[in-house]
Amino acid sequence: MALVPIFAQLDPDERHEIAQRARQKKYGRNEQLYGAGEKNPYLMIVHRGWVKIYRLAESGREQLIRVLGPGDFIGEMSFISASETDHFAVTLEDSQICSLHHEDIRGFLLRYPTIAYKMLETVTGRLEQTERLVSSLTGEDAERRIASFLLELAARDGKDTVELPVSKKDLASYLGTTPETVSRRLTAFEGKGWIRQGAKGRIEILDREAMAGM
Amino acid sequence: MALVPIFAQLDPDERHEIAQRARQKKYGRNEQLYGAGEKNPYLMIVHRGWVKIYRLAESGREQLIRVLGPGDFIGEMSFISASETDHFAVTLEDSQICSLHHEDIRGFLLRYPTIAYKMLETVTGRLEQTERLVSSLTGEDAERRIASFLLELAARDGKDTVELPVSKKDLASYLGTTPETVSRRLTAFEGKGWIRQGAKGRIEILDREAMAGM
DNA sequence: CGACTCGTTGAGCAAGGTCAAAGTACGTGG
DNA sequence: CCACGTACTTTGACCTTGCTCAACGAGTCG
Repeated sequence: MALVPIFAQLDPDERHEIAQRARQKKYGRNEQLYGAGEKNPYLMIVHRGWVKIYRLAESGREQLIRVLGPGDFIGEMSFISASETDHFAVTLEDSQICSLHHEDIRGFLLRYPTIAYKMLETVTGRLEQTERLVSSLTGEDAERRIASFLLELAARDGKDTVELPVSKKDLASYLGTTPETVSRRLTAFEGKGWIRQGAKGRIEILDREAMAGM
Repeated sequence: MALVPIFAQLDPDERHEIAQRARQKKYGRNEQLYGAGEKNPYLMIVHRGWVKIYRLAESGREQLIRVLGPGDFIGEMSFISASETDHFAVTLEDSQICSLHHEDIRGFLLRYPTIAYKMLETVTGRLEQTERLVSSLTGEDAERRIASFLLELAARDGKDTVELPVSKKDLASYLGTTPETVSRRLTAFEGKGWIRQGAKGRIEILDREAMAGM
């Protein structure tokens, strides 16, 4: 509980109060938390595991929106608009999720401003990231988007070997392209000696400079 | 002041306190509020007029991010990250802008939870809209994006004649396409009898059904 | 062990980006 | 108030990116 960023600055008593209204639940791999068309009147916080959020286009195409890790939350949309969601939340691994009903959260937000402040920080950061994605979708070609994604992932983890958080199929949808193109570009990068592909979505970046400056 | 949504629920005394720390300024048309590389430690609220927010790609391409009208605000990014902005804010018309320094805003946010709550609502809504834009950029072709944009604009204003808030050049960058394509598609729509184009970016929608169902 | 999903590679094609040029609206300064 | 210059818009022609369809191989779950 103390590890959840939005509650980090509360004192133990206050955290206890919130914990009492929270509902913990364990999920298996590939289990759906909620789907489009349902109402999800809960703020859901990931304690353990990974959850992917995606939308389904009419064409049936899966559009990956975001991947949640420990400490991340989802469901802040609906306690604003209170309408049905238009996306899906599915676990990627065995996960543990903590849910708070909107009624409760609203009260906590008004009572403990640090929570609202932290949530505002998080949502703002998410907005910034999404706006950067928009920029790259409109301004860069597929090759550069893929390269940028790898570099960003490597920079965030501070490592040269990155592990794709999702399948290449999902990654392709996130980057606004197709699995075929992702596969082709990565093979091309490998041919130029920029990266080396391992098993299980593991990619070692050999030449940052070249990739960044292409 | 009472018209600014994020301060709407405060009582007059509280609003007065905030107004005392605010700085009003008038801007002419096409005047820059701030640019990329600068720090903008202010929450800027539009009182009157219109402001466009855009990013400049290395190619020199202008990427329109958002248009602010009365009651909208910008600058919530930097009081989180406190780093330099990577975008530009320029007035489209004569405008009146109210600025609050981040130091002050932070205090107000923690003191008056309704402000934080309202801002969270706004930013969440903005995030939702941006995520929908991402979906349309990755899932729909240029023609449908343009049609959807017109329909959405018409739906929001509840009118059949919409007025483009920005130039077609800027609109093209927002929709992830080029001015040429926007021009061509609109001409095609006109040819099919779906719309009629007037002067000054005025467009009359003649056949919603056909456009929505294409 | 079999069925299914995911990943890779190939070939063809179309959407739309690019370049070019002409026309139009608009703001500015004389 | 008019004339000029600048930026935006439109139209045309061409060409590239990357999407689509298809087939095959590989890994994975039940």
